[in-house]
Amino acid sequence: MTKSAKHPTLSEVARRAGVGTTTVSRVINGGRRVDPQTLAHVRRVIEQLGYMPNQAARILKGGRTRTIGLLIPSIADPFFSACAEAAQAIARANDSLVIVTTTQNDTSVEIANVNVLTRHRADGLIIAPADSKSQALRTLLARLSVPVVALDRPLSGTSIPAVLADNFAGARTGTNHLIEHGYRRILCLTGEPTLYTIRERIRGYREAVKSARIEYSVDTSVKDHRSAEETIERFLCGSYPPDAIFTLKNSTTIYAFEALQKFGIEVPGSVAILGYDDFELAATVRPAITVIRQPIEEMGRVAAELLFEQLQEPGKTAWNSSVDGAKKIRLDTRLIRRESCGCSETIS
Amino acid sequence: MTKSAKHPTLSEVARRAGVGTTTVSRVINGGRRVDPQTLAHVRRVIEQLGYMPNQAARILKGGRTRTIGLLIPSIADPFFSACAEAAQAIARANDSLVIVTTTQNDTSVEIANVNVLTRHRADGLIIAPADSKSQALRTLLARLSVPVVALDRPLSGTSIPAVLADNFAGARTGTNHLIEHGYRRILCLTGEPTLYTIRERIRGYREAVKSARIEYSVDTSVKDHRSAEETIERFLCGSYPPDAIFTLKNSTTIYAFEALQKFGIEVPGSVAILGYDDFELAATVRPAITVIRQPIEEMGRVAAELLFEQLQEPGKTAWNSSVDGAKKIRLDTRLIRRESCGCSETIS
DNA sequence: CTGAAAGCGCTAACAT
DNA sequence: ATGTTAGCGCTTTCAG
Repeated sequence: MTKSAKHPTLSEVARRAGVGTTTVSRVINGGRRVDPQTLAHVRRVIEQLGYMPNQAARILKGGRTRTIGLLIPSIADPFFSACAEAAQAIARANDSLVIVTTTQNDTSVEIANVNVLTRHRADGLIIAPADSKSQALRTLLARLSVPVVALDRPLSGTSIPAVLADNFAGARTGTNHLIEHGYRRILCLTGEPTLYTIRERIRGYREAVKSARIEYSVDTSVKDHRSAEETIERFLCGSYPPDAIFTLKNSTTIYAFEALQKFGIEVPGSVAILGYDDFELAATVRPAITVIRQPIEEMGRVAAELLFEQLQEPGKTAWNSSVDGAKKIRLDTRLIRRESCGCSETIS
Repeated sequence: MTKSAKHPTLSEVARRAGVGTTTVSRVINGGRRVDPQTLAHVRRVIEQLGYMPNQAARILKGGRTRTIGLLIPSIADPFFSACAEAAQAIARANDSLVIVTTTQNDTSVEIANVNVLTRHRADGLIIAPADSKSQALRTLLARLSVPVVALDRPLSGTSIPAVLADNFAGARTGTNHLIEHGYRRILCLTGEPTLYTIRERIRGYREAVKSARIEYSVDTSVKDHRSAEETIERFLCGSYPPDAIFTLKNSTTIYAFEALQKFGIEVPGSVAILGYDDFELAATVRPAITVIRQPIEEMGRVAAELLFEQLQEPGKTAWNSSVDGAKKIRLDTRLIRRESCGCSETIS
């Protein structure tokens, strides 16, 4: 095993092959304008040496790095990992590598990651910002010389295009569905109320409830099983117990569902439940949970497409200097009727 | 907005600051051996110019790239995304970036990805090989000059260390649990029988069943809901219907559970079910599903730790030239008793 | 069709 | 404490 030395270089290949470096360079870049004889010979030497061009040296020459950065809260979150997978597929089609970094929804980690990716000279960035309004992040991004696309959450007050789900309309649709079923005391449950998406969903819920002129309450303190149980118990024992629960995010839906199950409350008989965001086993639990489904893969795909589009036509950075004049692509959500809202029994 | 030009370089900073390049280099590398005055000044210029060192140039100088590559089948698979998250945490602690690439369990994609990562001069690789025996992959990896760690699946016949779950013991434990409950006709269901992990689990199941001197059958054709339904129906209508089902992977567990639910078969009354690999809602569905849980995060963490260990002490590549003499870390699985095997009713 | 040579941005001797 | 300088491995004019 003599192979474990360092990496062979292009000039080593050239020397061994008895040709100039230019020729080798041409060979590894497609082999055009090279005599078939030489081509074959050089290729053989490359193979034999196990030569791999050093990406760093190429990058240094100033070209594209064929690398894009993806900044998401967590890679273990099904929503974002699905987005990431979709974005990766587009990147691969564009012959690019994706570097995924996770931010834990922490703006300072986010900024650190943007810096790392900038040092690596990523050609562009796709980011799901923890805080749509972070001044630090916005100014950092503004100074960047590469295109950026916001995913799932916009970057307000910037010219950065965003690919979003229509959280407002989705939540309104969900709430209205519950209202159409006849529920009048719809409790809205969630956690992480600082996130853009959650705020939009709350807005949608409020709008629907207001239009129907019914009472409402929102509780944004659900973080885990315990807080879900406590909150639900409190409301259920209150003077105006809910007849339905609208949960604004995946984990909350699950916590609430389990709490209801634990308390032995009939769903949807005593209390109905409808969740924002679909998840794998929503159709498998009993009762199956009705949800608002987001076009997750499409979001990742569209964001990546948008980025590569900008990479293609440089300078065409749609510069609407007006605040929030940036392009916003809002994708539609869909109501998936299952059993937890009463559909299989009443409406069908 | 004059900022959107190219990236400012170190020598530009030096010129603007009226100092030499060495000084700037020292500043961006910690600022030791630099006069506090100059330090502050240079820092100001850097800030003002929005200067970011070009990683490529540093790499070119030959040092570590502080980048490791992770090759997994899919980023959307909860098992691997959890591993990835854990590995990332370790990488961050070692001040390194992780580049995650997905292989779709396709050896040729895998090889392409190894090449990409080699061109990027990743300091090391963590790989969950699609095929533990792929000759092409093994020779490619053998020529590499960087440390490699196998994750979840070993690379047989190499000196590459592997971090695995004890699939054999886990499956045996699961099967034995079913046997202890009194089940005697335990059907083993799975898909992807070519994977190392699945083969090991089948081995574990066979061993348990053989020791108990009972009949058994394994069906490895479950790919989706439909095939699960067909297979289960076929066995159920057969002359020797199973009284329990042991599923060897997550998706199979879910497909089988849903099929049973759809057919209206009482679980565990008529047929018990036990799954290999835990999943988020296994405790939420009714009945809650008993599973063999793998130490997922630990696997990702240990694999990354092992890699950085090798990175620390170069050359110490535990070179047991004997075939399969490589270090193998086998982590224990755990039986999580829930209801689908009859535990809450019989054993508790 | 092929080669020589000039950098790309940075680091690390070696001076001063 | 700080500047000068020589490459790192590659691409790319510009000449043969």
